[in-house]
Amino acid sequence: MTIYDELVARGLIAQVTDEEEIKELVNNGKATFYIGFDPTADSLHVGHFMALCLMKRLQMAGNKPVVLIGGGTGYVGDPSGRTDMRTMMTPEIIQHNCDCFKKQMERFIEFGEDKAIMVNNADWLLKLNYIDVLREVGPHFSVNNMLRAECYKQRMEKGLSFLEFNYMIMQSYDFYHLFQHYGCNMQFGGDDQWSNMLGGTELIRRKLGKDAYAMTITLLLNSEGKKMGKTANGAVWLDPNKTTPFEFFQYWRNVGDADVLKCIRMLTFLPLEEVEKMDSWEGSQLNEAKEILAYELTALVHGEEEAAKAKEASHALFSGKGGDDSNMPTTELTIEQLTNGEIGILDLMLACGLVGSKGEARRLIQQGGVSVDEEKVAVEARITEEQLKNSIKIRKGKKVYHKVILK
RNA sequence: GGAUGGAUUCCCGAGUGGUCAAAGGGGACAGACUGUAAAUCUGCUGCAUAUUGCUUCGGUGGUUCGAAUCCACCUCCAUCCA
Repeated sequence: MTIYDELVARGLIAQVTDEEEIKELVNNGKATFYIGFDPTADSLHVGHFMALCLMKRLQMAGNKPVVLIGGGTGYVGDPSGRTDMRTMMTPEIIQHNCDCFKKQMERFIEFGEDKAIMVNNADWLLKLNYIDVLREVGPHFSVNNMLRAECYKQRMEKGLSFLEFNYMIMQSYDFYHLFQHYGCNMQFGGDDQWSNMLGGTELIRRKLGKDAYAMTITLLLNSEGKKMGKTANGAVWLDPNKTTPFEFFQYWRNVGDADVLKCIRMLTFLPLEEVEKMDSWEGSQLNEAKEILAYELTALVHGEEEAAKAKEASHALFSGKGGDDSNMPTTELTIEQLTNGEIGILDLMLACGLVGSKGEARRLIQQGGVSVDEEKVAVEARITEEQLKNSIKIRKGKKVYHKVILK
């Protein structure tokens, strides 16, 4: 099976500019392709991860990846698909985020001579001269066309600033630059990037009379059409300090039935034949598929060891009683936090960060959502010094466990 | 620059002097049911020293016994005109 066919089979490809050409390039390892990552946060998330995996797949097929860090475009902010303007980031934050991205990426992609390279568009974008750029690329963009672009649709209603409007031009300029300086003939990106990417191929064609190609990756949506990789508290991060391996594992462990196979296909490196077998799984067997998904992904992101730990912790909590609690999030209390050798359950939960306020804790308890060592507690419950010395396990709802111990 | 409309809690959105911590919906969270899924039903959703008190309706001042609501100025946004 060719790499292109595999990508199709995995459902990773959303749109392509010229399928035949792209097949030819990619299958024969003749593509030098780039994917841009704007430093909008200090950690990569699942969406980035998909892109990085795609890079890896293509790299394994002999193509050369270029990682573009958007140190320059970060100054502008991509309006694609957004309903509101991004907050402007300071140069310090942009730099910091770039550094964080770099570190994380090095875990997934091999960089070096004849391997992948990493570039930062700050290196060329920041020193551009406004008038020069206008004259150089300005004539090749039709405002009429840009305004029709799908990615601005929402913003045409809510308002779009000139700053953001320029994002497409910046990104197009990147492609043009990389094409000239790195022989980069292809660009990949999220499906929301389609218009921006076309801007680049168009610019290259008009300026240089050459062909460049673009391909978008299917956005990972769940069966309800919402973007996956998001929780109530924001994205599912790849940084273990922002989303612990256990949380990461649990996120995938808990995906809906309808989404498991899609996720396995798109995100893991499991051979397609194996995935096909799982396709017929139903009911509780599908539950196993979720664990496979969770394990595979955690292993890819955090390593086998962390994945095994997360899996164990998950088993301990959900299948048996008690069990191994060594990987559970833990809060260490000091004796000063107790009054007369004990502490109220409300204060305790607040101290552990399990709730945002005592009111919330009270509500939760009244609804029967909190237990200590598997015993439901009452609002007035107090935990004694003795209990804390041996460590106690607080359970909030069905899935949130927390260990507390006295230092 | 001019005219008009607007900014309300996590989001959408009602509220135009007291009965407002603020309708309704969504989301989130919890309970029941389950498979750590989905669907469904129920509860719940500012903070606290909790039959009460405090903070919150873009910002700052003002009027008033009392302001999300009235007035002034400011900031931001949309639409139309330039």
